[in-house]
Amino acid sequence: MTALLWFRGHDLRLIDNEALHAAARVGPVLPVYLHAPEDEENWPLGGAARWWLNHSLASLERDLSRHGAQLLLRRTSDSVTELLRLVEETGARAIFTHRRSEPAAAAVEQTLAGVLRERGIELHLSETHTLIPLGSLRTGTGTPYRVFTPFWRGLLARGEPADPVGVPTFEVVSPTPTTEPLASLGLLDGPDWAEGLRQTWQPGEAGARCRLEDFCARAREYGQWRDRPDLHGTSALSPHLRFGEISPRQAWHAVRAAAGTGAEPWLRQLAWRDFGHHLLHHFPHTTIEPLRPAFAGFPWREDATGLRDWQRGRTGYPLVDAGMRQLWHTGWMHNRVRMVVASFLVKDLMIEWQHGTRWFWETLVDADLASNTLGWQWTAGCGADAAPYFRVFNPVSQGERFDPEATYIRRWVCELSTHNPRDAQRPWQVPLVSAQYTPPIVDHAQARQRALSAYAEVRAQVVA
DNA sequence: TGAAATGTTGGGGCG
DNA sequence: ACGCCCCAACATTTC
Repeated sequence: MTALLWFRGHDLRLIDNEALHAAARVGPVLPVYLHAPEDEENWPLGGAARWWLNHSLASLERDLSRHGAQLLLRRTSDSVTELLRLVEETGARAIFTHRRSEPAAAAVEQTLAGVLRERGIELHLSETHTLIPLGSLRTGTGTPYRVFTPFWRGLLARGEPADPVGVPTFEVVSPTPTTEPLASLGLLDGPDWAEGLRQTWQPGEAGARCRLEDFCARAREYGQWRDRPDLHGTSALSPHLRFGEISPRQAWHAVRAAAGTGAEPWLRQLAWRDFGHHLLHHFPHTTIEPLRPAFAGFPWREDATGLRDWQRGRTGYPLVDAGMRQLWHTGWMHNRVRMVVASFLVKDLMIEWQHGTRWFWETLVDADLASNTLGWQWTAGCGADAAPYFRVFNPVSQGERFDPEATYIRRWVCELSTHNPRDAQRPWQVPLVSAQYTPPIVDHAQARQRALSAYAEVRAQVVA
């Protein structure tokens, strides 16, 4: 009895793949990936993610072929209809996949479960994309956690996650129904802009394993170096986790084994990822709207020029521009710098956080609806466990604290590459530089005051 | 997972 | 020697 193994782009691995295990127990396995941007509603994959997905699928094809299996690829506007068609073509009696937290994807699961039930076909949803199942962790009063630390404590109280599983032996369906070549999905259509991504990343399960091993050797020092964008201190696993080339519990156990109790700071970060999915599950509207209703009336500025300067890394603040250029070039940005650039957009420029969300969605290889939503609402102060609105990052002092030699700044802002660290941190103090490097587009001290008084307005509205 | 403004303290320069 | 002032260093408060 054929078992349809439905890959959904957050589960592109063979190791620790519970859906594959469940399918293999039932019968010959038919692995399928459907490219269905219309099913994602407001959030079809951005450009960087499409690049990653294309190469991750290519890697998955290769890995499957080693097991004698072919990945069936199709472009469709409607996953449910396409899956029903496949069920009829193959006589499959069950579909195996992994649950997703995104509202549109969860809706597809609901619809699919309904139409399959009518036909007596099973839908198996495995749940290893997060450490704990969605919706399974609640406060003492039964409400969803809105603050991270209690959530983290609750997660820890459940003990270590289950051990990962290996690749099962499985039979393969033959002959394979009609498939399309990977290129026909159109993920890489348009000009090739991805040279920087190719130089930085190796999408796929093997690349994920390399990153994990590399990180395990330095996991003990993570707590010490995690905030330093000039060093190789973080794991850089985010895109691999995003596409499910490694499961969070695989990463958890590997890092725990490598660093023991020294793993705690990184595991805590891994739990932030779970927190994001948990919040998206309970508050699906937050991808668009602030979690805290009071912020609906916040006096955001319309500023197309400022937005464009920010996107292109031309704000005149070296750390902000370095981050935005690293993002554009590599599809990734160090987390500390993400906070700084986000604070700059939302507070210094007072541009609506949703514009930042959209840009990150388009440009990040690790673009994830849950983490992206959580991060931007946190920065804007309108979300869960929000940074107090008055917490405004100073891009200069952040640069001096976390990039003390201006190595990171000089690497990404070529106009400053030949300057000494002091001048690279404060280029406006060096007369010669102004011709080469843009002057600050806002005065931070003034912008900070402007943001603080806007906050006072929102608070006044809440009271009124 | 801030930073600026404000308050406090103590050492040293200086009349 | 003494008291006054300045200000760096640190702590606390405020946004």
